[in-house]
This record gives sequence, structure tokens and C-alpha cells, in this order.
Amino acid sequence: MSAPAPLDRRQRRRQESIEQVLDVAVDVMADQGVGGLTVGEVARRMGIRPPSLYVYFDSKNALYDALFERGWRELLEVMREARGTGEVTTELVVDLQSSFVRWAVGHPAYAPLMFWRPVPGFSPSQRAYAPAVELAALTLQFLAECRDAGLLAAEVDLDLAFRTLTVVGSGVITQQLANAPGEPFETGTFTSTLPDVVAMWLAHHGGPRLPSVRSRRD
Amino acid sequence: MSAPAPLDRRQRRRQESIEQVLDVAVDVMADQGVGGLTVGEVARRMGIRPPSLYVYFDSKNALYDALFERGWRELLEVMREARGTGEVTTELVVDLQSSFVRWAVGHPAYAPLMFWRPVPGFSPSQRAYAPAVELAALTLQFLAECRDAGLLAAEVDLDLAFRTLTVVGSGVITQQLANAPGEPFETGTFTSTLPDVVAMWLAHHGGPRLPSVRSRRD
DNA sequence: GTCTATAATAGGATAGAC
DNA sequence: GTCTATCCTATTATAGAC
Repeated sequence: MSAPAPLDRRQRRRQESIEQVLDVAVDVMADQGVGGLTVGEVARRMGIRPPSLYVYFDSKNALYDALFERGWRELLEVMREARGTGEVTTELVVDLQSSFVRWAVGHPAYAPLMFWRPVPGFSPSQRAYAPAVELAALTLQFLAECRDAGLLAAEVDLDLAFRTLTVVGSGVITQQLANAPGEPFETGTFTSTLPDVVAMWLAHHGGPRLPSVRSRRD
Repeated sequence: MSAPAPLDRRQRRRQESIEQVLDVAVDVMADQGVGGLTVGEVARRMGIRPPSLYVYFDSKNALYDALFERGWRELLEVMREARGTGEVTTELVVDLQSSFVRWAVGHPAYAPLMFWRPVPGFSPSQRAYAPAVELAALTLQFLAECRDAGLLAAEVDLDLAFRTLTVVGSGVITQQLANAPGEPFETGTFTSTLPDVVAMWLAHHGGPRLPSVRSRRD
């Protein structure tokens, strides 16, 4: 529409401002809970007036939407790195699920917004959902690789395996955040069950005679 | 202190009024979400003014507290009935976990308050927690019976088994309520994985050579 | 882009009459 | 126990000056 160079600079500055707002909003959620986020508090911490925030976000729910998207995008990136490019192994499955849960319990400001539905009027837009959908697709693809590598049974129901995997993951996250929120990942009352729940998942969907974690007894 | 008879009647009437308020509050939460509960809306639906509610509840959080306690008390009762007095069997384990999850997804107004932490300033009182603690004790006792009956391994870590059981239960509930809230229990995307997750739990904590659900293959 | 000012509303909670 | 009246605070959001 007009000269591109200055527009780009403006847009970059604008994007930086938006990121600043999101940073502060995360701080507020960490202190007051996801439902305790208010435009006024964000503005107060930034040293500006509430109306100024409406330059960047049309509404409070648009702010939640951006936070939802940002959280999933960060988690997606973490999971990409954790996946790496190596061969699939049992240890990698445990590592990936651990990375997932570790990020979630380590980000109690994001996690409730991403995994629960704590905000009455808010539901994420398709755009905000995109990284979550992408992570789901990556995970499903990973599960297929697990099957091809013999880690999962040849006749495994990949969709079912995916759902049960998300069930145990969100179960650990939910129990830890709801019942023992202060505890670190390494020593959490519920995060410490991760080796067991992943082992039981692997044993259930795995090949018929693969040795399970507790198969060697007395 | 004074004449017992009229006081009892007054207290009974008061208790009835309190239950009425709770009924309406549950309706509001069902419509607006747990975080969408407001004193004004409850009063409006009851045809009274907000100040009148403060006769029964000192604060909004006291209302949440009563709702939290009521939810766990109802669930505790459901679980008692589901347990019955019969012998422990694999089928009973599945039935009990199904009852638990069925109640939760069937009461989306209560469940987020009970299993998540959606309300910023609120944390349940010891009194409100009591039925949840009692259900936990009952469950732990049930798991011991399962061990004694040979359903679980003799050397099973009961506390670990309890935590993994709650993990898979809250996982199913959370995934179902957060991602597919409208679906009924019987055909839910995530509730339908219950037979699998209970089977994997049983296989993991069960005796070494007990036949698992999918051990008979081709 | 940020401000002042203000709307318009709603929130929880209390005092005191009836 | 319920009401009216009110408080105080906070909310999201908009209009218009700078």
C-alpha cells in the first residue's frame, strides 16, 4: 500500500511491544492465576494506562488467545528439540513425555490455559490452536515411527495410542498442578510416576513379547 | 442454649435454603463455567437481592467452598454404592473407575472446581476437603483388598498404584472435559479409552503372570 | 501510540430499615 | 430473613486531545 521499509520497522516495533505485553501478562497469570489476569493489572505493571493496551489487543480474550497460541508454540518448539533426529527408542519415548510434562509443570501460568478451560467466555481461535494441532500431528507421526521400529505393536491402533498417551500426560500434569503445585518436576508427587505411566503405556501398546520395565521379577 | 424444638426447625429451614442456593449456584456454573459464578446471578435466578445471600454465605469463596464439599460428598456416595460389598474382581476395578469418570464428565459444573484450580483466590477448607480425603482412604483400602485377592502383585507399592490410578482417572476426565465437553460418557473420545487405561494400569501393578486384556493375541 | 477522561457496567460486600 | 440503598472497587472498552 505504501513505502515498505518504514512499515516493516513499524511492524517490528509493534510486534516487540506485543511481546512485551504478553511477557507481563504471563507474570500476572503466574501471580494471580489464569483467571486473575486483568487488563488494568497488566497496564499498571507496564506503567501505562489500560486504554493503551487496546492498541495491541482488541479485547481481553484476544490477549488470552495470543497467550494460548504462544504457550503451544513454545511447547511445540521444546518438543521438536527433544525429538531430535535420532532413532526412536524406548528411552526417547520416556524423554519426550518427560519433556512435555516438565514444560507444563514448569509453566504453571500457561498450562491451565492450555490444558484446562478456566476462562468462562474464552475459547481459542483456529489460529491459536494451530501449533497444538501441529504438535498432535508430529506426535502421531512419531507414534507411527515407533510402530515401524517395533516399539509399538504392528497392529497398534495409532489413534487410540495417541489418545491414551495424551490421557496419561494430561493426568500427570493435572494432578501435579492441582494437588501439589509447588513441587519441582524432578521430585513431584505425581511427576515422579511418569516412568511408571509411560512404562504401562508402552507395555499396553507395545509388541506382544517386548520386555516391560517390571517383567524381570524376584 | 435455648428451647431445642423451634431451633431445630429453624436450622432445618435454613439448611433447606442453603441447599436451594447451592442448587442454583450449580446451575449458574453449568451455564457460565465455574469462574462465571457470581453472587448477583444466583440472586437474580432465585428472585431475591444479592445481600440476602450473605445470610447464608459469608463470602463468595464460602459458596465455592460449600460447592466443593458438596461435589466430593456426592461423588463419595456414588463411589460407595458402586463399590458395594461384593468380592473384588477385575471387572469391579473397571466399574469403579468408570463410575468415577462417568460422574465427573456428567457433572461438568462440579468437576473443574473439584479436579482443577480454576478460581484465583479460592482454596478449599479442611472441612470441604474431608470427603475427598475420605474417598482417597477408601480407595487405598480397596487397593489393599485387590492386592490381598491377588489382583495386584503381592509386593505392589499401594501408594504408587493409587497415584497412577488417580493420574489416569483425572487424565481421562481432563481430556474429555477440556477437548470434547459435549460428548456423553459412553461415546466420548477420551472416556472410551477407559477400558484400555484401566487394563494398562492393572497389567502394570498386577501379578506377574495374570492374563491381561490383550494378552491373547492372534 | 499514549494519554486523559469517561462511559457503562458489574463485581463483592455492608448498614440499617422493615 | 429480606429488603433498599449504598460503597467501593474493578472491569472492559471507547472518544478525543496531544
